[in-house]
Amino acid sequence: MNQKQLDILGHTHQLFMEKGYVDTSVQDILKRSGISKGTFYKYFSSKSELLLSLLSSLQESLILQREKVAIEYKGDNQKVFEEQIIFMLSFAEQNKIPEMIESTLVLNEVKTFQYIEELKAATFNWIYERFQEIFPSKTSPYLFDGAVLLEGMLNNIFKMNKALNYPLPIEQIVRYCMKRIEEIVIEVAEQKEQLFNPSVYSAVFNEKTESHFSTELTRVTAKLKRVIENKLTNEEEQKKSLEFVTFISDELLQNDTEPRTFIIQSSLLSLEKINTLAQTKELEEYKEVITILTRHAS
Amino acid sequence: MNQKQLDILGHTHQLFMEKGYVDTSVQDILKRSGISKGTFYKYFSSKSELLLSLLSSLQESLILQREKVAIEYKGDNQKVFEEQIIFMLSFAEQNKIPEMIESTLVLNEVKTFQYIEELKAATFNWIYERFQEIFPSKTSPYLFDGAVLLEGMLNNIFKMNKALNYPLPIEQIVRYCMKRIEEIVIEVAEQKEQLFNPSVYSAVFNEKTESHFSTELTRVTAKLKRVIENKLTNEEEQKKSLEFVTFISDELLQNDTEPRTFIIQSSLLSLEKINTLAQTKELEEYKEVITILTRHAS
DNA sequence: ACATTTTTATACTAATTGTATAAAAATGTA
DNA sequence: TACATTTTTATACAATTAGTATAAAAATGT
Repeated sequence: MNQKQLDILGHTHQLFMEKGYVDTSVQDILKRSGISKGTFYKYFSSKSELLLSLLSSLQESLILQREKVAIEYKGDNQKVFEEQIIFMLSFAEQNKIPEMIESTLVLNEVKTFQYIEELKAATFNWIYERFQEIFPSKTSPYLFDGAVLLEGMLNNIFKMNKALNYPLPIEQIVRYCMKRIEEIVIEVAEQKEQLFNPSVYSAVFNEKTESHFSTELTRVTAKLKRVIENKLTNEEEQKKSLEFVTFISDELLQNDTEPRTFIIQSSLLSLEKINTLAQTKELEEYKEVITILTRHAS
Repeated sequence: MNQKQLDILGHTHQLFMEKGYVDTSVQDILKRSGISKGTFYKYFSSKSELLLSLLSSLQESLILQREKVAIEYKGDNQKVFEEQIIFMLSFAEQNKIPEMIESTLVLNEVKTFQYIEELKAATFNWIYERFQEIFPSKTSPYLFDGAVLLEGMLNNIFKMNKALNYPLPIEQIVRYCMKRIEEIVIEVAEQKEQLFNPSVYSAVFNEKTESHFSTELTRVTAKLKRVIENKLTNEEEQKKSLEFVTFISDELLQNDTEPRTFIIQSSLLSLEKINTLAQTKELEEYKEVITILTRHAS
């Protein structure tokens, strides 16, 4: 993400918040950003990629700030958690994240839906993990259910609060819900009443995490390929690079055998030796994703 | 709704369930229904009207069958309620109602959003009313909160259940949630912990109900007008009918003074005296909406 | 001063919704 | 049956919009 891209992203965020994704034409974005069509399509391959980039950057910022909250509000872990939830809800509302996410439905692309699912799963997973830190270990088998319930309660109370023109402050909602969840968790632990079996979940979730990085992989691969095709004038080098990139993708995405991580690593090194690619952000991003994927596989 | 319209609606429902609203072009609908463009636009003014008609007819069918459930499962009122909820959830899932509703986001029309909000509000309101029948009157001030929580819990558990490939049967989910809600309602009633003040809500909801029928009004008015313009060949009669219809709309939609219900009723009678209109479904539908609106106003 | 990259301006393609219209088919009626 | 009316079809067309292509202009680097 260079400055120009961030700039476009900023203007687009404005426009999307004002009129929504559907009613914002690419033309509008060009006008607002003061650029021409050519420039736009140089930095973003499509209007939908732009939306995903936007969501991605918002998510990044949300996670960063959420961890900051944990550092600043030192004290009772549950209190910290509440503060974090409050922050997340405020952030989502201010940046109209729910609306942005709804917009992605227009795209009707399976990959996009997966990515959104993964964003949501990440949030849920975070809550679930935090629950395990906060609540006594006795209740552990019921915390998955608890996390599902908390999310549901918060979502629906928020919708109602919005429909009623915000009579309740976020803080009150969060505290109310946490109390209810505490009571529920204690009760169901006593009654041994379990809804979801967390072990089933963890299988699915890990699969999800992988598929998250799979879509990440296709994203960064596409970007890198574009760089290769545009910047590498030497035909020999271009061919070579593309061969490496294609190999790595194939290796990681096939499901039959384990990916051969050493060959992948050496391919990465070879890619880094190509001067024109060496310091591009695209390659850096690419390396990150590959690293995570291979670490996961090993 | 004549047979032809119902036929188109059926084929469209199929297509929307298969590929979604966005990816179904009008061309697809024509092909599947075996009709031409002209015919389509004779019966539906636009693709989006079609979607709304579909949702509307699904909602109608849902309400009808939900009341049937209440008649069939005579017994403990709470048990009946659970059965009704189970039916509603199954029905919604089978007919992909959530997906249809999500589709309406594409349209980006304020009126459509309002209509969807009203559909949701109607469901919520029904739950709230049923709660007042089921739970002891002591708990009454906390049942609004309870209804919000139940909806939220069910929604989120359903999403998770879907994501995990349906490990839980609907019945179990509903029973689990109702138990939790019971416990919560008792607890918050004891602690006198209220979130939403139901009186604030009733104001907003009544407003909503009105606006619901306002949009209904514009819908049936448009339909009736089309009939008048197409079927009434006598120019004099046509002019007269349109005058009545326009008058009634104006009278009901203006906010300054109370609508003059007697004049409206007599206009309705005059409309009924026009032979060509007398037994049309459009006029019947129109009368229904007008009746509700004037009853409300008086 | 020259080469390279970025940016602009603009024309064009393709998809899609909705309108218009004349011809053909179906239906109703004397 | 013959004629009139309504419904339906087929097709051309307008308007909007995403995305491509390209040549000229501007900015940047060496």
